[in-house]
Amino acid sequence: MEDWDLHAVVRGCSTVTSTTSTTTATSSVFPLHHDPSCGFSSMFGGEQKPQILSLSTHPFEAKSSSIEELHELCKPFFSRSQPISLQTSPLFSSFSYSSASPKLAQIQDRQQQQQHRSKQPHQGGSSVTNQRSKRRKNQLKKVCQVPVENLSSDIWAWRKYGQKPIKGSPYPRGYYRCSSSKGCLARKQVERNRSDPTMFIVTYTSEHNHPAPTHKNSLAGSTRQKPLTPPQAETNKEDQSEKEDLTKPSSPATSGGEEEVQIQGEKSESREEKEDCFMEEDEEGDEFGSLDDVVLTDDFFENLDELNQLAGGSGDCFLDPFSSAIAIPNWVANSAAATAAGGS
DNA sequence: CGCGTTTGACCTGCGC
DNA sequence: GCGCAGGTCAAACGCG
Repeated sequence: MEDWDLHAVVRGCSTVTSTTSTTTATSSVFPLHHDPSCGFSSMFGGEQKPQILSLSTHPFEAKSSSIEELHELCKPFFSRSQPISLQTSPLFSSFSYSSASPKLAQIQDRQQQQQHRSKQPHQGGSSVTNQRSKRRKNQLKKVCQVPVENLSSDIWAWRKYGQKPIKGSPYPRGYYRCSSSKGCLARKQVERNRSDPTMFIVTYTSEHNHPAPTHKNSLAGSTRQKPLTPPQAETNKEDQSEKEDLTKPSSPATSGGEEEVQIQGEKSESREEKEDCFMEEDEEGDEFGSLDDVVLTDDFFENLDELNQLAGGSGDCFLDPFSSAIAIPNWVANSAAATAAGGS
């Protein structure tokens, strides 16, 4: 198994360049700074023009409030009914998600075709079969580029149910499902970005059907430190060394959330990710609201990178204020490490 | 005991 | 139709 460690994953998103090609062809990753979901419904709501995130250079000046701000920003993702008004940042205005290039358009076309082709009624129950039939193409996904510190922002409780080595990628992909509530179909996949090992690609699928926990669990048995026995992937020895620093185990979001009553039902429902997130595949608009298909290519990320530099000199300008405000909890590190480390 | 991770096997979508 | 690869299941096991 590979062993990547979250410690290594902490830098900004500005370095994001390539991507997720490993995910389904329709996957796309949007390095949005600070606002993850935010844009989803509004930015890609189809009819709307990309609205921009009002992310000032230091959107999270008040550290204590940064989380909440994110919270707010993410809200739209979970509660589609709530429109958000965002302001555009140079970063965003720089790209148009719909058909920036023939290439993209092409891909989009393809996606649409696939969607039409595979449109099918799978619904109703949450039976395993249905879930399965839902896989792949038709699955609504939201892909995010997340640096470690933001992985911690995921307040949901996730339980790992699998891990697979991904072809072409030195890093395995971890599969998590929401454990906060039985019956919750929310899932997420965590994979390290091949081109930018400092970033994790988190893919969310399905939506939580319950309010977010306000507190993370203190797991019962949770993560055990791996016995280091498996030959670590030759790919990340350095990571391994870093891994030793990660003491506490835990899951990506093991949380417990029930002690504290839901203070804000809807509100709490959104902090899931605070980093670059995007939805993809709109087939099941019902789940997340309708979005246009979005496809980004490596070119896009490269451009982003450039823009990033132009905009602020360094991509960190967006991230830093935030990252510095959040201490990376051990559980985050460990979870990621676990996922990453995994590796068959 | 409950809940988490690990991991191999199995299932299924998708491309050829 | 076949084979590959991704996604999920479930048994085994660890931890508090």
